[in-house]
Amino acid sequence: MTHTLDDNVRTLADRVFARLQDDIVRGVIAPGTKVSETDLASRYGVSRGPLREALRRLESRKLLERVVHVGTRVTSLSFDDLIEIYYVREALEGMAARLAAENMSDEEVRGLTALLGQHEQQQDLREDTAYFQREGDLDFHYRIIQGSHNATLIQMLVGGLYHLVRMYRYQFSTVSNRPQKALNEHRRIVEAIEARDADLAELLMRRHISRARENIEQQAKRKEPDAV
Amino acid sequence: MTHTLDDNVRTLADRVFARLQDDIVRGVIAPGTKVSETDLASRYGVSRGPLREALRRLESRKLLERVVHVGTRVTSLSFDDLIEIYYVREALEGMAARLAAENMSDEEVRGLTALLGQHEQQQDLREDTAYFQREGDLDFHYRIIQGSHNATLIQMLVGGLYHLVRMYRYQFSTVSNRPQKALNEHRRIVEAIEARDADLAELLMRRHISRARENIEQQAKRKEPDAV
DNA sequence: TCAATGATTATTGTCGACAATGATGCCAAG
DNA sequence: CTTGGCATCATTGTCGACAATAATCATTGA
Repeated sequence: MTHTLDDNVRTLADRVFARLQDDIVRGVIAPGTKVSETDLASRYGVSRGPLREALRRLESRKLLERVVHVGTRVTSLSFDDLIEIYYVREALEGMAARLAAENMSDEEVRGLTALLGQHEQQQDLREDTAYFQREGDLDFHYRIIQGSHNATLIQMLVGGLYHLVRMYRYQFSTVSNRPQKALNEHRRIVEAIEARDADLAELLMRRHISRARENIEQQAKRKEPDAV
Repeated sequence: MTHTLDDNVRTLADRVFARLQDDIVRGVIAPGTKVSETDLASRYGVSRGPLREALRRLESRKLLERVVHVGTRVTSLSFDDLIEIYYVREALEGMAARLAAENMSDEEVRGLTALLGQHEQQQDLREDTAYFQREGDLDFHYRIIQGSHNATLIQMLVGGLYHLVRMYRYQFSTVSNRPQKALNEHRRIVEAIEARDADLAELLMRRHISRARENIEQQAKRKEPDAV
């Protein structure tokens, strides 16, 4: 799976945008780091002009925070931020599952079923494949989001929120501690989509994401039992 | 109600961004128009540098479309685009209503009730107050979105989608042809929020927006009865 | 007359330099 | 020793000029 930071992006600003986004999401540049324009410019071998345009685009994606005349720093997601994102994911991906059940082609449904089969097999082989499971989970969700055939929805999730989710996962090396349960939920979602049951697909997807959120909240409580 | 394109925004790029956004949303620059960087720069009395940054920000808000080395043009929303947006609104504002029912302060709820009262009075006085009704409807939805207390959700709706919705309304001088029904639906939503009934608030808001979408679809069919 | 090809031109992409602003550290006064 | 003000400095904001790309138009050949 090659990353999409190749040359299909034509302009310098586009390239440095893609590279910077990747470096931020993967944690190469740590969250909270204050980034200097001149430093980044020389680092990526580009002038400050294109670099600033890349910074603005990353800023509107909430990967960077800027204060005028002071500087730009990499976003550091708090737990509250992540919880907020999961509420939005619940709403948007619930709708995505509904639309996927209605709009996915039979071909796409077959592909989704096949992907799930792969995951279940992988799951049998190795119970704790952290990396695969992490990306595999995202693959599953990506597939359904694409299946909604709603470009606005796809843009908001894939182009917007998911970068933040991935950044958070890299930041804390987070991996689901309920892999088998999640996989079962995936299967039921796929079954609902196969049956073209839009209501059920949405319900199950919302429950799936809602449980993931509750799981995060639980972990947070466990780690900081007597926080204010 | 003074518009927020004043000097609380410090930098030139911010100012030209605000002014340009307003001009695009209000239709001062017609949708589909190809905009030249040099023209805009001289028009707003600014160099191309800050202007380009403003363009990039508007591009990521889907108000402009850019093709490298060719140019930038104002987004022209199709019916399909608008329908897509309404599905997303249904998901997000449904969640907003749910969270508002849970998180709004009593003070905020009172404010919402008062706003609804104003609208109903206005409605009694003049049945066809197009302008007020248009903005009044947005005020109502803004209030609930804010009441969710979810910054990510607020950003996506107010900072993102709503500009497109407003642009579309200006473009086609669209006004609801079911004002009384919409107002009744508003009242029921408020009642659900007052009762802190999150499930019902979400259900009613989704139904409200879903009906608005169906209304648009009906109008589209009526206008183009034998379109492909 | 039409089409293809080449030069022209307008527009966007990129760069380096200058201006403005906020932060840092020093010095002096209490 | 502490604190307030001032000067210096680094960083961001802005600008004008140059390079690169693609659309346009004219010219030439069939």
